Amino acid sequence: MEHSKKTTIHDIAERLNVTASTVSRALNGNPRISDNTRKAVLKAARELDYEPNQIASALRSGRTQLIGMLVPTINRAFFSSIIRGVEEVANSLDYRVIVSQSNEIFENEENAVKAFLNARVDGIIASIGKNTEHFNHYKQVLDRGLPLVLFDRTTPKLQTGQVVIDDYQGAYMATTHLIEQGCERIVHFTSERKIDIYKERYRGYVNALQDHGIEPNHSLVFSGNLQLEDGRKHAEQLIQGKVDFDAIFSASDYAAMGAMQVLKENGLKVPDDVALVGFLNEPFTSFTDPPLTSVNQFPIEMGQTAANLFFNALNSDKKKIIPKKTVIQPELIVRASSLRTAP
Amino acid sequence: MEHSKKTTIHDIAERLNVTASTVSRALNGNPRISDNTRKAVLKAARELDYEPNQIASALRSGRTQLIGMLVPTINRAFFSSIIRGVEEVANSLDYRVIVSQSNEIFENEENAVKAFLNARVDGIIASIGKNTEHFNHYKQVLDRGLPLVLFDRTTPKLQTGQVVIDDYQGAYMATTHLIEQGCERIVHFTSERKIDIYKERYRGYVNALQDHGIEPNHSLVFSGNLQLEDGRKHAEQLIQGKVDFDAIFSASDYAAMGAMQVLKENGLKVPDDVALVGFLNEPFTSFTDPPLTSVNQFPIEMGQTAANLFFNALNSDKKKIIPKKTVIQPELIVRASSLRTAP
DNA sequence: TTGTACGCGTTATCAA
DNA sequence: TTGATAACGCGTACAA
Repeated sequence: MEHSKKTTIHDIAERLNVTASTVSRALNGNPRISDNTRKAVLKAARELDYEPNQIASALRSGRTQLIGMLVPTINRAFFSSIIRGVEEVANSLDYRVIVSQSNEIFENEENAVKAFLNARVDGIIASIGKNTEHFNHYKQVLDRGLPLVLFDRTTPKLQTGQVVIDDYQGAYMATTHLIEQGCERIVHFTSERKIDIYKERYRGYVNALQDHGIEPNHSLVFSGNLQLEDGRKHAEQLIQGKVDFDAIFSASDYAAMGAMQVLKENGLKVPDDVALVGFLNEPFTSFTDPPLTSVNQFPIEMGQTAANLFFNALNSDKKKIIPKKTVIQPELIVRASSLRTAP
Repeated sequence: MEHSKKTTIHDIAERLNVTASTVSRALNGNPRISDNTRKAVLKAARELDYEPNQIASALRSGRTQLIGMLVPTINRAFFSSIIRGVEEVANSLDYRVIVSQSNEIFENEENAVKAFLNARVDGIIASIGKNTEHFNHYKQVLDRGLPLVLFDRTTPKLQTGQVVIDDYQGAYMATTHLIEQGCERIVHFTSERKIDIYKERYRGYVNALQDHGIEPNHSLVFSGNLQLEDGRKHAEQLIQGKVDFDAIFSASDYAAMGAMQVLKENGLKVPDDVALVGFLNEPFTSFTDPPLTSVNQFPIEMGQTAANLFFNALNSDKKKIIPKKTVIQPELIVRASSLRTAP
């Protein structure tokens, strides 16, 4: 069977003895049209199985109904959840999402943005790569008057919409929680990279200590890549160095997990000997033994927020976009790894 | 600053005193053009900062360089990894991926496919929803001569490219492994749903038992939703019913995890009292205590394979697409939950 | 090797 | 309220 030629607005126009412009107006809800013709057009469209050609529409109108979305890694729970949030909002507004990943490589990031522009997306939602220091590709987006929303990994160098969580607050809550559990010598795992989010978590840790009358101790702060192996290494150093500590607040669940393994291997009880708190609320945190207390970043909500900022920008007068920064409040999810039995 | 009008092939043509068609040919690697003009065009294009308008190109050529990708849930490790695999291959061939999720709702699935068609994607890669029983929306895709590749959740009712893993083989390996560890009364957790993949895993379990001279015992098979809670329930039944068993092979890591929790709560040792094997190789499996043996489905490779099938179909003579089914061999990843110390 | 001419399907502008 | 016409930017017969 030959697949029949797709029907266009001209086919509908011909059948109704009107012109294509009339059909177009009827289909787009243009008010300057009579009720009768509108109904006739819609009926004919249904009967002829008409499907609008968005490409033609995009060429003419300049709007593709596409959002370019760039993440470092698609298959990480945090990012895929953000994509999910964006997709939900976008779909409900009849927009589609194109995803690309940078794998933290600057060149990929540049190329992805360029590809998005070639595809004539209506705007971009992105998290910038760890190694990104130049922002010309993003500036091009803004120069073209397209909405750009950054999430999680942002930069003050771009005047545009941003969505982040309050890392300071998350760390402050985590540290305070440990103090309230009776911990006094609290270790912190942080990152070597001078990224804002880790600096903020460190600041939250320090301030929580000070606010509770505990003097921060530099020898309790460990810097690394925050992966599982780093957590293991730090914990081994703590044990071998016979450091006196009763809790660990790690800026990443992975490093916390590594520490938990080493602690248990050395016969230390979590949480009674060492209480443990991570950050990210990765899905695995509820499956560890004991389950790991962590800081929830609400990634789906973060994606929804980013999408909302995006559409606000899209619908506002282009010359009056006020770069808006939305800060999401994190939540401490207390699990057994930090809950001490009352003394 | 006004953002300057985007340059088109006409701008390049004007500058070089040639026509737009010449420029188009030069840009597209058409051989019917002199070396000199080609170089001149490329040079001018660079100088004028020319960026091709893919929308115009798509309207004219009928190819959008877009793939529609439909998954049940974006933020699950298995699916996001598949998206990653598809994205990698697609990007390398200058294609982009539009993602949508069905959330296992049939209507969403239909709408997503329709939206993809309206966006004039060059084809679709999809995993069908659990509750999908009609396939007209997919048939439309095929009727239009567009490539369609199904992965993981497929159906014999559609004559098109498919990528699945060998569920039978995965289950067979898992069960055999448990037998080799000395287990003889092996419980199986399966799904109530009559989906092929669970039937295959059940078949692999049964055949492995029989091939090793163990008679399958119906009272050791538990059917549910394979979520964590189901695993807990099954394990509680096993213990309360004083069932004699020494291993569990679960068709899902989540149910295996639930069972592990209950076993430990009841003082049973994993793996020495009960050896445990899951299925999916979810990221959390390496973080449980003990780490959970599981069956790896190679999701990234699955995505790459799906993308390769897609591009093969795209580039082949449309009338001669041979519906090809690719079966990926899974891998048993042995971790401590099933490794018994030698007796 | 290059130019001419047209069309892809839609929307915007202007006129009626 | 509707029609006629052009244009969005590109690719491709066909002719030269």
